[in-house]
Amino acid sequence: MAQLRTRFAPSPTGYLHIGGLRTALYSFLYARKVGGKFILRIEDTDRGRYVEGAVDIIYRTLKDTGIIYDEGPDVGGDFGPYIQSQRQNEYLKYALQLVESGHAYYCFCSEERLQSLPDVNGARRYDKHCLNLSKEEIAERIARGEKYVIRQNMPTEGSSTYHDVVYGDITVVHSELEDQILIKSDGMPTYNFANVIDDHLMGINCVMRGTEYLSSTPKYNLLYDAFGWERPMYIHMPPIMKDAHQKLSKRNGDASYEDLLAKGFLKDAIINYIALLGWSPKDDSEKMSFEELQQKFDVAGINKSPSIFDPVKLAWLNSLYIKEMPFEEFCDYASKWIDGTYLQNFNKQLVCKLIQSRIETFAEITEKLRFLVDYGAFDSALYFNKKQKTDAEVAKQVLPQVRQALQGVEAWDNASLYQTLVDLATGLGIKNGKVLWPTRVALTGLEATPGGASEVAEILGKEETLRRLDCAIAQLA
RNA sequence: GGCUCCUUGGUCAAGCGGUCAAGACAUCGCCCUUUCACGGCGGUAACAGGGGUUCGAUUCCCCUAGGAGUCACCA
Repeated sequence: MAQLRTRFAPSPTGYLHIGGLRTALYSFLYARKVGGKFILRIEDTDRGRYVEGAVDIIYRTLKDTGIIYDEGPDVGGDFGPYIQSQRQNEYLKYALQLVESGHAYYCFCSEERLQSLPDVNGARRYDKHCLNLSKEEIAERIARGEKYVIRQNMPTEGSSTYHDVVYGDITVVHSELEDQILIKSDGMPTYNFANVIDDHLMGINCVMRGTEYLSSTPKYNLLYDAFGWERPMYIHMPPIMKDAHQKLSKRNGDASYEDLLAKGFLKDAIINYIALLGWSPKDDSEKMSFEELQQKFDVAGINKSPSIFDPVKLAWLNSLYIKEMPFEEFCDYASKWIDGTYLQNFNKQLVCKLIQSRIETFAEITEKLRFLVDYGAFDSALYFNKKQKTDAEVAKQVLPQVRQALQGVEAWDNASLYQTLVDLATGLGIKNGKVLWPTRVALTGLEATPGGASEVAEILGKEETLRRLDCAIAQLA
């Protein structure tokens, strides 16, 4: 087979959703794997749905994620233009060629007539009413300025089969196929037509897309056949679901790639996770870098059934990526969630050190550290801890001593503070926990916090630490 | 409703005639531990149902049920 050429052909109608991103990812990975080319083409034949800026989001998202295309609107290539609306002159020519060969025909039917066709369970089938119009009548009606479309003339008998790499052989009987519109009355091609023409003209020999096209593919094949063109190889991919019944979609308010970033998920984790939705490598790896993905990806591992997007597992993967980030890089990235919030008044290094190993997404930073600014009366029952053998009574004894000991600490850092507290416990002849637990509770008013007593004290600072101890002691009196 | 496709634990997902049916997330328990988190160990949990084919079916075939997609001058 010639060099593989595959493409990602989104329509610019808004954010790039997760399903689309995965399609792009798989296409890119597959092209890389077999040394082929990956092409980006913008399908904007529907002027009504065009969204300003959507094309830029597509460019940006693909670049950001490293899904680089060899040819595309903004990078050029030998098969341009790569934006369908700029190729308008091509389509009609080909449609006319089909009319000439009898594979397509002019149709002047009004919307009213179409509406009057029998409705079978919500579906109307065009009745080939205009199939046999004479050349003269057609010419005359066009001259008269009547609106028309060009429809594909489907065979009424027989059936055809094609092979899909993931779903196997798919057979449909021709009588099930409707005479779909190729050229709309505004002169623009429908997606169904443009897609085939462009794929052929761009030398695309491998088509990867969602299963929503599985059942319309026979129509495209008939088009390829009518032109005498070679049919491409097909790889349809199962959908990514929000739950058992609904697809993940922007329309349902589900997270787009950009939303996930905003929620504190890392690019690498997102890509890694969606690669795993509908595909798995032979060796069962789960956490894979972009490079590993390129090495391991194989269309043979693509599943047939839909998979549900699980934000919990994404979060787990995300936490893995967060933990392995070099500290400096983590601080830098985390700044976006720290600057401008109450946390900006604290030592950023300490905040980051405290939180890096304890979050799954960046958005959790401000939630988990809220106690740094929220402190007030709390239930003294929190002093009770079975394992450390402490309770409010113990706290009452220990806290004043803690306060006194900490008051004397000069070097206010975790190591010194910890040592001071441990020494205190030793001096009192009690277990470390009996000092540490009450102290942490006194400083935070919480049952659980990121960091222990000394870390919390360090970040709080001496003044605030002593103040909180005073509050806690007073509260116990 | 017609057509096409799909169906392994709560979720992702191995398996491609013979397995005590992997692994991961989640969950539960234990250990580690200055609480939490991390980490370690262990547990609970699945072949939609019914017929065949076969010495033997999660794997092959049929039916039923459930689900998805599609049936646009949207892509």
